[in-house]
Amino acid sequence: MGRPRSETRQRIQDVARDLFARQGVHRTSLQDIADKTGITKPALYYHFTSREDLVRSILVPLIDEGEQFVTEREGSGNSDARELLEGYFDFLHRHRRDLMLVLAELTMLVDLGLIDTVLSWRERLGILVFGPKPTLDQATRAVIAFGGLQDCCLQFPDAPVEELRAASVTGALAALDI
Amino acid sequence: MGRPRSETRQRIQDVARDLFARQGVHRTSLQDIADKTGITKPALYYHFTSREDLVRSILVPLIDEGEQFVTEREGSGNSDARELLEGYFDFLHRHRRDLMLVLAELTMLVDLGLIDTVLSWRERLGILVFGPKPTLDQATRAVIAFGGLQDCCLQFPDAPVEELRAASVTGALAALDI
DNA sequence: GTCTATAGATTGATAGAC
DNA sequence: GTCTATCAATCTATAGAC
Repeated sequence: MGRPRSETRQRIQDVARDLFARQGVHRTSLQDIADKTGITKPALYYHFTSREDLVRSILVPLIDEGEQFVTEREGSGNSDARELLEGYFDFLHRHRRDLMLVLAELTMLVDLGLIDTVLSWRERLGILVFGPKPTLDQATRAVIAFGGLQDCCLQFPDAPVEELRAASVTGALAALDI
Repeated sequence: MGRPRSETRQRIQDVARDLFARQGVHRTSLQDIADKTGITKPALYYHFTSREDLVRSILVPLIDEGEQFVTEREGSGNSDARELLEGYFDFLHRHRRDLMLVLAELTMLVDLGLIDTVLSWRERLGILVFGPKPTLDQATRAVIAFGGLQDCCLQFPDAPVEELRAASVTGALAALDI
């Protein structure tokens, strides 16, 4: 149809991002992406050499920007904590749609209700700590604390449990700030 | 072969858990599980009615125990924060293998190197804050803080960004405790 | 409880014309 | 750049014998 190359490519990416976020990457067939873009599968293969190539093209901005952020801060002598946290937050929030795409990838576990269940645990535990109507400030602290415990169990699976427990709980308690 | 029903069932679950954790749930075919268990696919279908049934049977202990933990605390008047955090940590750490299974489910993103990349960002950002050889105590605080920012972007995607930013950064800063 | 055999449906990917 | 047509592989699940 005479569209410039990049426009169809862009449209494919937009459709794919939407479908990936809604049903997970591996549940989304290239056929489905092609249909909703209004082209055929071989046309899609003209723009992307494989399924993984398409996924990568969508996530590369996030990866590149994150890498750049960290590398820049490593290069400058400055490592003010607040400035680091603010900058990292801005980066994450700018790419929050793609971060949610990561969550959506857990399709099988979504079907089991596991994701919603764990998210609701954090919310309910936050209510236990801050009462039935937590402010956004309190809700974020609860997410940081209880989510942080989970992250620590994932990031240090082989650390001595008593040591890890003490360190994680202390850190989470500081996040709650009560 | 005259084995009691529950033993084969258990062996299937063990094999499946291992394969799921190594290559993700959706990358693991029932054929593969059957082969490594030493039975055939139809035999597997005798014990589990579907793929999802098998996954659910593996994750149900985690879900049930978590639900029980939260519900019990909601029932008792006691909501001491430290006791809550310690109990929740114990629960998570007990099931850390299954939590890692959740991470492994992100197969496509693992292939892209996204998981390792993000985990390394947290580590490198922690080094920027605490220096090149952080203690476990400091490393956990960094994971809680930087991972917490990510969780907040995921859990409150539609909150007003400035408000969310201020709340998240403040909470993360408290977790760092510096 | 386990097997052989196979149905039935999808999917990623390619060949070749226009 | 896009299409038609199609291949080859893979997967879930079932039927029916033993």
